[in-house]
Amino acid sequence: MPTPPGTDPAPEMEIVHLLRATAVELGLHSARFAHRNGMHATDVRALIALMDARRAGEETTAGRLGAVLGLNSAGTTALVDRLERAGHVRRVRGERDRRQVVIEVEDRAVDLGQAFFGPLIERSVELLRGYDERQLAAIRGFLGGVREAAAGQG
Amino acid sequence: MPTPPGTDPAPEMEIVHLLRATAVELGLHSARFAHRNGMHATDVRALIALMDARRAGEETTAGRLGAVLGLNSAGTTALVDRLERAGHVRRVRGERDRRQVVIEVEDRAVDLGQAFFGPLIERSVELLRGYDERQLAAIRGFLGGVREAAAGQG
DNA sequence: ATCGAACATCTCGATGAACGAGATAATAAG
DNA sequence: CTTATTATCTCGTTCATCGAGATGTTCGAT
Repeated sequence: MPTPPGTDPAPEMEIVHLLRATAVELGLHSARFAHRNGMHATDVRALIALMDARRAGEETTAGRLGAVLGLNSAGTTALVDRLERAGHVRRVRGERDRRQVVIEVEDRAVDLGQAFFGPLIERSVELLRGYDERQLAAIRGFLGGVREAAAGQG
Repeated sequence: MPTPPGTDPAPEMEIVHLLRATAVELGLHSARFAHRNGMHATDVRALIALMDARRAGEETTAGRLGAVLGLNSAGTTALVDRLERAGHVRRVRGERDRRQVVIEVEDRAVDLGQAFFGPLIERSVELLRGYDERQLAAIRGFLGGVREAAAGQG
């Protein structure tokens, strides 16, 4: 995201770059977690998606996981193989539809994620506690707006 | 980044998840740009790094680029090969030190990035213009704090 | 001057994530 | 019961990245 050429840099650009830098840094943080546990970026994304779904009380099948991550069936199988081999998830045949393979996260993986991402989350919450409601609304509004713009375009 | 188990979800968690979602969405936005132009995530990161450096008035050598992206020399060579083959950059032997290969971005690549990321940047600036100085300070403080925390830990 | 160590980049072969095509198995529709 | 559809897996290939080492360049010490 470079500065538009022929434009005097608006003071708001500083924050735009800061957001980008923060996004990159969060990505690197995940990458460190992945590397440290012998995983790849996709594996971490998969675990996060699985935990999100679990928190929402939803089962995740192999196919659904692959769709969320943008993998085809072959890639999804390989991914689940890796995660299962590493002991982070287990395959369970679907009860209702026995063609399905439901992916369940092992507690061990949840703890691992907690240990690594917990401090960052706590620090974030701590930062947010320092702002009043008007300021929190601005943060929410800006992040939500950018997310929407990024999702909508292209 | 799941909610800590055994903890009543703090209201701040909503914003933490929003930030994560935004970071993911920005990553996907880059991925769409990459895919649409027959590139990979690393290629886009490389172009962004190159343009950032150029805006800062710095030359980028092959080795420096690889170091920024966390690639070894073989990977860096392959990366620059891809970018050069696609016409996004050109190799120029270093003047001062002829062992070096300075990577220069082609104008074509800059325009391409402008066209794709420009609208998102403009929308972000537009959003920011809607906030007062206290609110902007909160956004800056939160993003900067999270970035620092993500960079520092691990 | 010249030799050798340090450096920047490239080449080669190997590893592994992800893909396309197609096989297998379970369910649903006619 | 047969056929179509869906869910997952297998096989062979592609391509980014890696480790090791080759090649060319600079610089300090002699």
